[in-house]
Amino acid sequence: MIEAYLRKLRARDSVSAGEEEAIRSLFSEERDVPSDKTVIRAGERLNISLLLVEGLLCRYKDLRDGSRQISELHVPGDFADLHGFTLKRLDHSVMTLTRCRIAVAPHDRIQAVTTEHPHLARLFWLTTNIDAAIHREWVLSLGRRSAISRMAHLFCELRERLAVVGLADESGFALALTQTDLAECMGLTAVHVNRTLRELRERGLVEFRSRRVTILDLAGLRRIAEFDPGYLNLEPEPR
Amino acid sequence: MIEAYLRKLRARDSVSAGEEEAIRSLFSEERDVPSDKTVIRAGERLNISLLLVEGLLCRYKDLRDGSRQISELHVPGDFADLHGFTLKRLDHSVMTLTRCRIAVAPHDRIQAVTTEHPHLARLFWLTTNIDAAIHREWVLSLGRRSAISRMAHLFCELRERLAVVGLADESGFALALTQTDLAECMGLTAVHVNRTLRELRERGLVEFRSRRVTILDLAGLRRIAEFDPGYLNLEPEPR
DNA sequence: CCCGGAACATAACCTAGTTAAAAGTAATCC
DNA sequence: GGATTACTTTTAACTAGGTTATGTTCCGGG
Repeated sequence: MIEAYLRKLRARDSVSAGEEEAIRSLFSEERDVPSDKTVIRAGERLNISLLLVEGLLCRYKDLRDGSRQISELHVPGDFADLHGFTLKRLDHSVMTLTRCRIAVAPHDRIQAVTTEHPHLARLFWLTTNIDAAIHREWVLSLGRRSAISRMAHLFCELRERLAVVGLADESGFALALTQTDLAECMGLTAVHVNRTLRELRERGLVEFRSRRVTILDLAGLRRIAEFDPGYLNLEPEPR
Repeated sequence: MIEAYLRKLRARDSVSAGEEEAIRSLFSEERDVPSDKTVIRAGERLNISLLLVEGLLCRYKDLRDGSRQISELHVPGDFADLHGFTLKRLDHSVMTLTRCRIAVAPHDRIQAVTTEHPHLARLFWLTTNIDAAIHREWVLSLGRRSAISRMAHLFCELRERLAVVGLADESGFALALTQTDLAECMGLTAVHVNRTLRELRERGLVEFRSRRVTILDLAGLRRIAEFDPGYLNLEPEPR
């Protein structure tokens, strides 16, 4: 069930039938993983990469004092660590935030597919570059946006990325995160996340309750977030 | 003069004589650019990528209120926008922070070289993945580190990256940045950068004066930064 | 040698977000 | 159906870093 991944790739560039076949051949197995399990530990040597099929994953780093920063959230159809194919050791860990279904791509298969299909190699490269663009947007959020604008921006980003794989629409999306998880994404405390969510609700922009984000005013939300979806690269370019 | 770039690549993986020749053939010209000029504007269509030969460049984004966030600093030997080869439009701008010498690599040449040398293609991919790792470290800094630890971490990172190309040693390095530039890197105000620099100086860790970073206590600096150079991928891995 | 402009420095005050503690809600399990 | 556990909400005191303002130092140009 890697349909979400194909959908995501095709939102960026065309994928031929032969290439689709090659992509399907990347995966050796699928695994189910319970919530809150670290599936990749920073620094360990890798010979596989993981595609998220169902659930939510995150990349994170911890500091000595126990505080944690999430650097990216992954939605179905995302490769959580395709960059591990070239890096071989990650600078961050990857954990499940919900129960997850994960497809495993051994590096030797990625090696074979990218050698035989240079166009796919470029497309894979592109997707890791989009991850970097997401990181840059988070750098901007953490460095310069206020808590409310930061939170609004995250909801806009997730809505857009989930919509590509059919998991969100104008009205909202399911999001099985705790307020603590959100705090670890946004460089805030859970307490302040709670206050910020209240303010977003009271301003009639968005509601986050019982694992669902309900968008009340998408235009208003984008306005206070200064959200420009360009960085997600969702309009295919001639390449 | 792309020797710095070759040095940087060879710090990560071996580069054959033929590959070196191919890399040299990437560049069509060199340009001198004065300080404080935006050389690439977010959103414009690209058909070249820029390698920094001399000087300092940064990637940045602005918000409507005029505040600016730098997402990465570039030192000699860095490609400022190799990711533009796959993205074709950048989500950020790139500007000079000092007078710079820049080498121009047209995308059609990158296309030709990566097609003929799949190993170089993987190496280029790797370098953009290291940029992403640097972004993640900044996300951690901005989200969770205190101002002093954040600043210490930046100095550690720059020292390491400049050392690879022979521009820094244990004792320090030249850094022609203003305190305002530093503030735009660190998500702080220039005033607080000034306070933080004073504290680093008073604690006997680093001194930043007249465009030079003098390291007084590297071990102490790394300690308060919780600096682990692993993310810069400076120990070649079998690939 | 003085002027103008940029960068650096420092002080006084302000605020967004933190910390800590306690209580409320809601699923889940035996 | 009551206990357990996880998550959310609220409050109040506190602090890191922001804001504003004023001075100083440095440097190149006329």
